[in-house]
Amino acid sequence: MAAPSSGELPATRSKNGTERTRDADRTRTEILDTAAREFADKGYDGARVDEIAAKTRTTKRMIYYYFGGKEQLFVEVLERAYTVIRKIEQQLDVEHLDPIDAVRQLAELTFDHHESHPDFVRLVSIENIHRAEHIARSATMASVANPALDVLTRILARGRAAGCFRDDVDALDVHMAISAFCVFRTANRYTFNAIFDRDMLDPARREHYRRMLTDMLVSYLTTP
Amino acid sequence: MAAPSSGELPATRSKNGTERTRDADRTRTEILDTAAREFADKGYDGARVDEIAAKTRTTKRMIYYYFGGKEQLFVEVLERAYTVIRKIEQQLDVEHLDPIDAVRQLAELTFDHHESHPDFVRLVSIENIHRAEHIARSATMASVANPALDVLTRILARGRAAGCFRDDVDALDVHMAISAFCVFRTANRYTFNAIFDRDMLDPARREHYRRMLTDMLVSYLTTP
Amino acid sequence: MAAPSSGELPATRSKNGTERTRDADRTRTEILDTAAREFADKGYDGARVDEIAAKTRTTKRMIYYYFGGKEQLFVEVLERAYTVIRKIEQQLDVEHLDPIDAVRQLAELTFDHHESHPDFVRLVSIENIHRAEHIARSATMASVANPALDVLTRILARGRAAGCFRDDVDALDVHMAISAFCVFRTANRYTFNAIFDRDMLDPARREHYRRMLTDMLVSYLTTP
Amino acid sequence: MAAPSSGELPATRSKNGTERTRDADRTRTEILDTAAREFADKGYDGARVDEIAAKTRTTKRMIYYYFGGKEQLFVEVLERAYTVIRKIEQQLDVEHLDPIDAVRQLAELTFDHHESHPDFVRLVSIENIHRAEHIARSATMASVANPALDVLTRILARGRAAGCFRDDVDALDVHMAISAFCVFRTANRYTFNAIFDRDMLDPARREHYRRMLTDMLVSYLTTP
DNA sequence: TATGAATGAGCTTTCATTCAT
DNA sequence: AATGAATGAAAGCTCATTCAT
Repeated sequence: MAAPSSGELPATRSKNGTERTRDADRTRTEILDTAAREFADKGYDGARVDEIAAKTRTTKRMIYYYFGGKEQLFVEVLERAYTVIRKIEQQLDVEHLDPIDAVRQLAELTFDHHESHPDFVRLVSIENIHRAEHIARSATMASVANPALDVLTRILARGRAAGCFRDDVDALDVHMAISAFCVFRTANRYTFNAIFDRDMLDPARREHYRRMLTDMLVSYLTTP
Repeated sequence: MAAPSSGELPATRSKNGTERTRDADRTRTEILDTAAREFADKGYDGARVDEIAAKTRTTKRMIYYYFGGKEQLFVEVLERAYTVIRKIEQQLDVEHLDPIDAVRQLAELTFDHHESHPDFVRLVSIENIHRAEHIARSATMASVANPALDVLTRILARGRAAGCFRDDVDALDVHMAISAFCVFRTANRYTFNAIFDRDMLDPARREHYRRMLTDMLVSYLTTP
Repeated sequence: MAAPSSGELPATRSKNGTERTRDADRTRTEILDTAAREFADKGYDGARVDEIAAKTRTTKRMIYYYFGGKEQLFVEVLERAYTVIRKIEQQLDVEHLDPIDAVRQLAELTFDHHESHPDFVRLVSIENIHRAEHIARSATMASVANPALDVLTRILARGRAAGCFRDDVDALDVHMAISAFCVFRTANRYTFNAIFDRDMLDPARREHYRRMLTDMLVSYLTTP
Repeated sequence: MAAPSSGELPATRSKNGTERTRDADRTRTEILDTAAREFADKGYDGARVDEIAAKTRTTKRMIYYYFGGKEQLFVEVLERAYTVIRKIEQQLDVEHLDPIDAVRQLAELTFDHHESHPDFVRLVSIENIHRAEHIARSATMASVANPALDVLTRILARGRAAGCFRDDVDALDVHMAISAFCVFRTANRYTFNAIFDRDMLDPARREHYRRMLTDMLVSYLTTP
C-alpha cells in the first residue's frame, strides 16, 4: 500500500506469517488512527504532520517512512474510512423484507453510521473541498464497488414489480437522497446550530429525524 | 459599484478628500470578492493572504489595513455570503399560493440558489469544518433573522389548518430537509462523482433532481 | 532579476532615484557575496541556506524574500561571477599591439583573472557538474556576448593577414586552449598537488606557468 | 567478474561457505559501479546513498556493511577510477619512438582516455571541489606512483639529448599541459557549450582538437 | 490614510546512519 | 556474515503578520 519514494522499504504487509512485522503493522495503524482524527478535526491543510506524530508513540520520521508524505497518509486515511462503511453495508441483509421495510432499514443503516462516525463525514467534506483529488489518486478507491447500491437496486426492482414503488428513480438517486439527509445532519451541524440554534445531533431529536428520513423516502417512493 | 470621481482608473490611492470613502469601499469590495473566491476554492487554511492580494489591484498590506487579518477577512466573506441568500429569501412571495405550491416554490428557491452559488455552499462546508467558530465571532450573523423560516412556518400552519399537511414537523425540520438535499448536491459533488461516476450537477439531470426534491417534500408533508 | 514566487514584491531595482532601497540593494549584495563564497566553497548541494544566512547580517528569510530560493540565488551568483570577467575583458585594449603580443596579453589577462578569482573557477566547475542547468535557466547569461572573442578574432585575422599565424584555428579554439590551461591550474589544484606533490598555484612557479602558456600559444600559432 | 557457483542468481545471500567471498566481491563491485555512476552524475553531496542502493540488487544496509559509509565509498570509487587510467598508462610503449612521436602518442593516450571516461573526469572535478580531502584520506592513492610521468621524463631527456626539445620544462609541466587540455574539454563541456554554443565533444571536431593538442605540445617543445 | 520592506515561527520533507538480531 | 526496521538532526521553504514612515 505505502510505496516509499526511494530506497526505504517499510514492511507494508507481513510477509511470511511470522510475528515479525506485527509491531510495524501496529505502528501503521496507530498513525492512521491519529491521522484520521487530526485530518477530520482540522482539515487537510489545517492538520500538521508534527501534531499527528506528537499524538503517536512514534516520531514524525515514521510517518514519512511508512506513508511517504502527508498526502499519501491522507489518501490512506480516506481509503480506510470508506472501507469501514463498505464493510457495514456488506453485512446488510434485507432481501427477505418487503421493499418498504427494506428501504427503511437501508436508510437507517446510513443514518446510524453517519451519526456514529462524524469523522468519516468530516473527511468526506474535506475531500470535497479538495475536489476529490486524493480519491482520484487512489487505486483502492476506484476498484471497490459499492455493495449497498446493488442491494438498493434489487429492492427498488422488487417494489416496482409489486406495483408499490414509483419507477422514475434509480438506486443512485435514492442513495443520494439518503446520503444528503444523513451527511447534512452531521456535516452542517455547526452552522445550522449557530444560525438556528438547533443541534441536529441532539439525542432527543434522534428518533424524530430517523423517522422523518424513512417516512420521506417511503412516502416519496410509494406516491405514484 | 460606485463610479470613480475622475478618470477611469479606480485607483486605491485617494485623490482629494471627498471621494476617499468611495475608493475605500471599492477596494474593500474587490478584496472581499477575491477572498471569497480564494477561500471557497482552497478552504480557510488552504487560502493564502499573499494569493488573495496578488489577485487584487491592491497589496497584501491593505488586507490588514482594511480587515485586520486573515480571520476577520474570512468572517466578513461569510457574512456577505449569507447576506446574499437572505436577500433572495426576503423577496419570496408565496403567501397567495396554496400550501403545496408554496412549499414547492420555497424549495426551488434554495435549489436554484445553491446550484448557482457553489462558492456559498463551499464556504459553508469550510465553516463547518471549523465548527462555525467564525460565525460565532460575528455580530452580524446572529442579529439577522432568517426570513424564509417565518414564511415556511406560515405555510405549514396554513397546510395544517387546511388538513392537508402532517403536523409532526416544524419549519426548521422542513428547511433542513431542503437544505440537506440542495447542499449535498453541490457540496458532495466531487466524491459522489468519483465513486459513482455520476455528476449531480449535470444540467441534463437538473430537472429530475428539482422535481425529486419537491415531490419528496410534498409526498412527505401530505402523507398522514 | 529576482522574481518572487507570489505576492511578495522585494525591490529588485531602485525605482525612482531616491535612496529608499539602498539598504535593500546593500543587503542583496551582501547575500550575494556570502552566497558566492559558500557555493564556491562547498558546491551547490554542499552549501546551506542556513549557513549563508548566518554569515550575513540578515536572516534566512531574506534570502527567500530577495531571491526566491536556493537555486535562483545560485543563478544570480553565477551571473555576477561571469559579469566580473566580462567587464575585465571589455577593458582589454590590444588593437595597437602586434598580433603576437596581443595574443600574449589576452592570455595573460585570463591567466591573471583565474589566478586571482579561484571562486569564479570553482563556481564554473560546480556548474559543470550540474551540466550548466542553472546557466541555461538564466536570461542574462545568454544575452551577454563575450567581448574577448571578438578581440581575439581580430587578432587572429591580423596575424593571418601578416602571414605569421596559421589559419586552421578560430578564436574559440584559442580561447579554449587558454581557458583550459588557466582553469586547470586553479580547478585541479588539489588533486594535482595530492598526487604529484606540486602546487600549481605556488607563487614561485607563477611566472614559469604564465610564460609557458604564452609560449605554447605563440609557438603553436606561428608554426605553419 | 567471477561466475556464481550455482544457479544464475548472483544473490548476495551466501549459500554454503566456500563461495562466500565470490558473492561478496560481486556485491562490492556492483555497489562500486553504481556508486561511481551516481557520484559522477550528481556530485558527492548530490548523490544519495538511498539512490545508489536502489540501483543495486542489494540494500542500503550493505553499503554500510561493506564500505562503512558514504565517504569511504566515495574514496574507494575514486581509488578505482584512478587505477583504471594508471593501468592504461602502464601499457604505454613509446620507448622505441622518436621523442616527438612519443610525446604525441602520450598526449593522445590521455586525450582518448578522458574522452571515453567522462565519469572519471567528473569525479576528479568533484574531488577538487572538496579540496582532495578524500584522496588525502586514501592510503592506496599515495602509494601508487604515476607510470606515465617516468615515461615522459625519459622522452624529454631523449629529446633534449637530441637537441630538439627545449629544456625549461619538466615532465610534470608537460603532463599538466596535456591534462589541462583534455580535462577541460570534458569537464567544462557544459558551460562552454551554453556560453559559446560549441560542443567540445562533438565527434566532428574530435580530430581537430586531438591534432591541436599534439601540435601545441610539439611546437612548444621544439621551439627554442 | 496608505504602503513598501522586512520577518519570526513553524512547515513538510530528506538525509546518512544505527539499532537489534 | 548479513539484514529489515527504525531514526535524530537538519534541510529548504512558506506563512501570516508587523515595522516604519
